Amino acid sequence: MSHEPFPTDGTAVVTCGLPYANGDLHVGHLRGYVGADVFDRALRKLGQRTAYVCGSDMHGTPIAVNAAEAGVSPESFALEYHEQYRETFPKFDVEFDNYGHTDDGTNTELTREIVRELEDAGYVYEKEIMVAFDPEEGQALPDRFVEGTCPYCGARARGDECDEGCGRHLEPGEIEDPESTVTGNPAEYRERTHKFFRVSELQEYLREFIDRLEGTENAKNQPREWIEGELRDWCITRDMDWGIDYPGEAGEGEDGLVLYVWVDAPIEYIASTKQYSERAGADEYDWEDVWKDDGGEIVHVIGRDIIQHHTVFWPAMLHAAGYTEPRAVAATGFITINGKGLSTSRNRAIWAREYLDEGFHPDLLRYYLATNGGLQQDVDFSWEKFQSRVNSELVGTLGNFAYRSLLFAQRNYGGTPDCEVSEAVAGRIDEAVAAFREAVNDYSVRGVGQAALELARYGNEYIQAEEPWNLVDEDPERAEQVIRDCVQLSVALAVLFEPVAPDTAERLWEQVGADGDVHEASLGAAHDAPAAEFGEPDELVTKIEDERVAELNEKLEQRIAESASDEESADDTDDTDTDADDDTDADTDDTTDMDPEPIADDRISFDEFQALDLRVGRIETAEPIEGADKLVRLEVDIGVETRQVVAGIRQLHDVDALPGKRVVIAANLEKSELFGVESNGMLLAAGEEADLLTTHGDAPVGTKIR
RNA sequence: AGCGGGAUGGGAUAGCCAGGAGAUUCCGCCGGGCUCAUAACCCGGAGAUCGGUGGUUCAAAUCCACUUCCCGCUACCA
Repeated sequence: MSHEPFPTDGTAVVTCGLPYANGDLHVGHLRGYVGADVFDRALRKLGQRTAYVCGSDMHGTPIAVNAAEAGVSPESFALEYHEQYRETFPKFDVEFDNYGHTDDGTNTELTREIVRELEDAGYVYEKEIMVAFDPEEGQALPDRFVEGTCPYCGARARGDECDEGCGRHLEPGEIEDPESTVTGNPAEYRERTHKFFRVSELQEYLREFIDRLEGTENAKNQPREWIEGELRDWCITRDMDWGIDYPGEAGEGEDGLVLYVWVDAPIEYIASTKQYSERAGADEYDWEDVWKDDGGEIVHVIGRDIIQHHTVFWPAMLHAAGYTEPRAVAATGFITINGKGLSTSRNRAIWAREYLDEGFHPDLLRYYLATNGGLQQDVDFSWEKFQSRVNSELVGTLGNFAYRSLLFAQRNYGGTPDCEVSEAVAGRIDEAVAAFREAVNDYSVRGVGQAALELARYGNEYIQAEEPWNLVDEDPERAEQVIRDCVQLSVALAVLFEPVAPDTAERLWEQVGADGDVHEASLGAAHDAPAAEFGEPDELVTKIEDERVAELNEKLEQRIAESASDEESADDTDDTDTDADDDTDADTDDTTDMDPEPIADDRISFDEFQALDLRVGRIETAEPIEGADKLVRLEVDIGVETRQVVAGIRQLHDVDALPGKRVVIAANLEKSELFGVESNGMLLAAGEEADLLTTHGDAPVGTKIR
């Protein structure tokens, strides 16, 4: 790997975060895949030898759980999405040189090999940890296979996270009353031997690595907390069937351990490169040049929610196993929809399939996603903004310039006028080329698109200032010159715009009758001579009418409303890496017709009930806890004393209206700490809406409830 | 709570690391002109105390401290 400006003599690979095979693709995903696709195409334009690879992420607990619920095997469940992704990406001209998946032979083999290399190098050790078990089935229950009661806030929670209550991460063994999500059986905790990767020993290496890493600011800085603080070793195995068996000397996976999905997922970057290399031939592209012997330029484009995995665990693995470290990690921001967080479970999303079904050209969305904001910035999508940028920039500026220039050229000269391009225009094209090159080296996908659009803007100014339509009579020679320049600008535009809008660029390239393939053309082709003769041009981009936008908005709003009303909250479609799931707006949540939870079968004794000390209280003060979405810090008067209690009700109640309310407090619950705030007791509330419990008479504050 | 990223006219964005003229550019808005074209371009205009407070300095969008809001991460969700 070098840190020379692109293009380098080395071989590059561009990757994007693997889509997790358990849900449909939406604009949030597309942003990353398009961004990386643009970057890779732009690298090719610079003359960099590169490949763009990716694959579906097939393993992990969520897929196993969702597959079990759907009554199919995890493999066929994940494969179905894998096929869908494989078909969808080309429709957006996201063209991978190879698209594999983490469960295929190449990745399975390579993953085991790398884990063995880690073992051989002494980076793996065994340790006993607590793991949930279903004693009836004799099955281990990792992560989301367990549900129970959050020990911190008492809410119903998944084994790994209190997802509906306080949002806190739970360590195995922490959750109370654990039960299996598969069978509903009560779960118990047992000691199990797991494998750990000694990330802590690579601290020195990672410190140096992070200082030379290129990419976005957040990717370079976020991992410093870990790398410059205390690095913990990483558990790389899970007790489950679905995944890559841990490599063992005798009979792999005999003890039922599979590798943690975050081990085999990034290795797919290598495996996919290898598959490409094997198909293309090592002369064309050799994966070992990239991944071995400190060889190539590795650029990872990811969502900013998975920075640590790509800047800590992943380079640690690569280094320990003797592979090349990444040159850059570029972390994209999220997509919001009409200013609000994209939410798949609430159907507040623009789906990939939906966009295509509406009949829009992929380049329009590509342009919007690639250039609406910096890569690192969050980008808002709305149909109005989409329309505005398409109409003014793609139609008005770029499309209009090409169309008026080529139409004029064709009508007056039957093609390209027979003269040389002026120095001024050739110089301006060079400027655009330089801006393009600089953008690539800044990992600025936006800049790549801007370079082209600014050149088109210049073209409009130029043709307008020169007025060739007047010159045709007044000064025919000058008119030829101007139109010759405009045709050349169109050629340059096709080249420069290809990464962002490959199909539009191809059509423009064909319209000027240029030779060869614009996708293969390098930046130098911006100066290539167009055909002496070409036909009448077509409009490159079509305007989006206002009625269309109104219609699309209506559809979107209706859909969100529908999904809010028939939300059963049970089947939260799980979100993958690029979602900014929004749980902050409690507006449309009029949940009705909910199936009540079944009454618990287990009876408790009167004594057990007596152990509960419930008290009437009155909220004295209430304030949101900073940094927590859901938590509110309350001071509650319970007669004998005033207690500080933390409750997960921020989105469900007007915090300012809480003081003065009479409530019921579980007073003898053990203390816990949430977001650094001690909670001494628990506020009782009913259901998803956290309907607060109170007394209907005027029992004094402090009264014990029996 | 800790850490990271962000906040710049109505929208988007540059400038910040290496402090200096009236704060960049694009879109939108208002008025006027022009017309080969999918109405682009030209001229003029309104609109930002650069999230806030305090400090350093001759000089702060830029450096320092504190603070507000949005987003992400916090290691066994991917």
